[in-house]
Amino acid sequence: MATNWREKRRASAVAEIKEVARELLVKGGPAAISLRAISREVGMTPSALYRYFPNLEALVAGLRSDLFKELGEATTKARDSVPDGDPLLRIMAMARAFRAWGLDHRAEFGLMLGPPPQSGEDGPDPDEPDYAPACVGVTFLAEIAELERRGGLRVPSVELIEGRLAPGLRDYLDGQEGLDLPVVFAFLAVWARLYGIIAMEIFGHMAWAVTDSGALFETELINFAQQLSGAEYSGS
Amino acid sequence: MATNWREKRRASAVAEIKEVARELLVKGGPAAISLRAISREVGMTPSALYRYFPNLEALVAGLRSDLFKELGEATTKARDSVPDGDPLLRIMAMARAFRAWGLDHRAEFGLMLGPPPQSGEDGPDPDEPDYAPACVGVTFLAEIAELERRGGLRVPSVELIEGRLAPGLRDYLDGQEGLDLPVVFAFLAVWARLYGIIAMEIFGHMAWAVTDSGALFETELINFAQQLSGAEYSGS
DNA sequence: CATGCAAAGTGAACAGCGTTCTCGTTTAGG
DNA sequence: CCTAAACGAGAACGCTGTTCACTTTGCATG
Repeated sequence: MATNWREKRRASAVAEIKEVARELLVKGGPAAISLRAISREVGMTPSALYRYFPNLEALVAGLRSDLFKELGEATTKARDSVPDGDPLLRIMAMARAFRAWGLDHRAEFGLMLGPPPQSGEDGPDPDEPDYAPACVGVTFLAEIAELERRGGLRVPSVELIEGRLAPGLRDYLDGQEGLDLPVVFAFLAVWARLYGIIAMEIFGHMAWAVTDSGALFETELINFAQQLSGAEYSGS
Repeated sequence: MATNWREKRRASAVAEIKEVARELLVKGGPAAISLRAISREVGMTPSALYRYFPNLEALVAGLRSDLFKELGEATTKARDSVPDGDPLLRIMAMARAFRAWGLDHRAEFGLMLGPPPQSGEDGPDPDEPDYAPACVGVTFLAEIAELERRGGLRVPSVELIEGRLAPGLRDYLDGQEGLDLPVVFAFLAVWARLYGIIAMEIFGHMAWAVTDSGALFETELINFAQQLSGAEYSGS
């Protein structure tokens, strides 16, 4: 009880540290996140930061987790802005929010969805329940499941994906309620496609071929909305 | 003439330096590429490396350029392994080679196609003729153009992309021979989609949802081959 | 109420980093 | 031959992450 104040103080210190780290990231790129620069900014000695994080990598990991949460909130907010009943429109709204957030936070996006620092090793354990990257993806997954529940999902050649793809899908997805194979496959396709066009634009790997990348995104968006549903879909 | 030997020596030194840098990258991740570690490995003092590169960033840029060339050779080799006459099969072979190279060289892939070090600024000038990332992409572009020339390209809703997307395409693509709007759009779609599924797998952002990512890739590959051509395509 | 314990913060130290400067040596060309 | 450029060594500066010993602060329990 009384120790509550101390815990609050600690929590606010942790929040301020990560906030400063984010500012440094935005201002100077990933290499600018330095323990000493953070300590200077928050008015502490470098060693004092070790009371809050075991090392710099853990600090960055904490920041990344926060960022995923922020991105997840942005997409779910976009989803809720569309009245329930049209999963396809919701998916498109979420996709637009995803891209918009990334464009507004390029450095953060690179930290979250770029290559891991050690390319050999994977990031955090995907099996823990609050695995951050999944939190954004499952929102799309849920909406695609809803789309299928309403009979609006066109499943691409089930006999083809059956058998080859089925064993590879993770167990907790197989055992989930309302998630059959076509839904998961459709989600993976949409998710990877979305990541591709957005990450490529944000990372600057598209600039050599296209200038108005917003128009390309919109075109691609309604393009795979058509593919997903099989319906003609020309609205914004 | 006589200075030829000196130039050769210099060129081999540059090559060895970049080779060592690559080994460090593979072994310890991008942060392991340090000027001092390279100097130790090649038996020079750190300052001596400045005779060959103005700074570390330029050294890495040179390495990245080499890597793009290597990737480009891998994809064109895969293309040439398929007998001329079937652009769709060639595209699929190139896509498989692209993914295979990336999986065999994860760290290099991250250096090449991850986020730029300074997220605000773009990388090298896209307008110079030997802009490396384009060298890989144009191979796909050329094959899609060939596919259209043979009448095998199904163009998705031209009236939709017309007008919105057309002004955004770069001038040198508009003025190119044999490249009309549908070809460029189809290329961009394929390119982004390919990048998405491959980068997502290599960066480890897919592991939480799928284990056998090879099966997913194959399924997606023939899936957008169908979409590209409109034909049924079930062969491997 | 007092004592003890844990958290919080300081400052010095170490090794490694990129970069710059000065200096000597080697080599190519007029 | 001799001058000038190329090459390399070595020291130095300021930056980095991390560790360690030490002091101060606040909380809870005997």
